[in-house]
Amino acid sequence: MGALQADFYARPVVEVARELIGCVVEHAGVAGTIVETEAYHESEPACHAFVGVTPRTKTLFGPPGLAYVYRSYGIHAMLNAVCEPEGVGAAVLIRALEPLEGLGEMRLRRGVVASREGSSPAELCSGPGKLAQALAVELAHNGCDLARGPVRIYEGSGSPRTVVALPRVGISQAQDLPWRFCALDSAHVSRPRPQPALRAG
DNA sequence: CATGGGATTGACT
DNA sequence: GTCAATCCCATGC
Repeated sequence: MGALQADFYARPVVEVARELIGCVVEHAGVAGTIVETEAYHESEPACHAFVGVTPRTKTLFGPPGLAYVYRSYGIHAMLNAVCEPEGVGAAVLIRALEPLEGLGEMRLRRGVVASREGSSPAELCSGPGKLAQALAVELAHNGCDLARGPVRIYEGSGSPRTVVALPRVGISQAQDLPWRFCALDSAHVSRPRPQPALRAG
């Protein structure tokens, strides 16, 4: 299993968002499998790149395969993977992970204690702010190469997942686009969760 | 230079 | 269900 290279990201952002489900993010001694993503593209107003190139959005227009990290609500860091050819502003927001390695370290960084509420693997990385904190991803990682690190993304090694497309979360514009992707069977995604599979009979 | 608005989360009614 | 925390940056004077 190897790190995903620039050609993987240099494609339509919605396609990359769907295919990142099942891949693995690793940083600072901890790792997790991606179970939820959202796509953002300069052509729609929910994307930071909609306003064009500014100091903030410069990374989004850069070469594919870079990390775009920004601060949300003054508190949380958000980890994105820059997509599409250089010059096109687009990225995939990593929204939830299934923890693989370094659970104890994740709990320390999240400030939750093992065997207490909020410390279960399903809650450690179930949201973009949470996973950035658990992985110790900071604004300083903005622009880092996801193939070379320190923050890296690897191709998935597990069995393929059933992926569902849903409207994106927490935005006030372009709410109709079904550009949020979740692993259907995962208990590790953020809210609102996909409808549980309906059972026939 | 002042202002306003978030790609969120956790605590509380 | 409601609400505040808190900081970066786009925008407008």
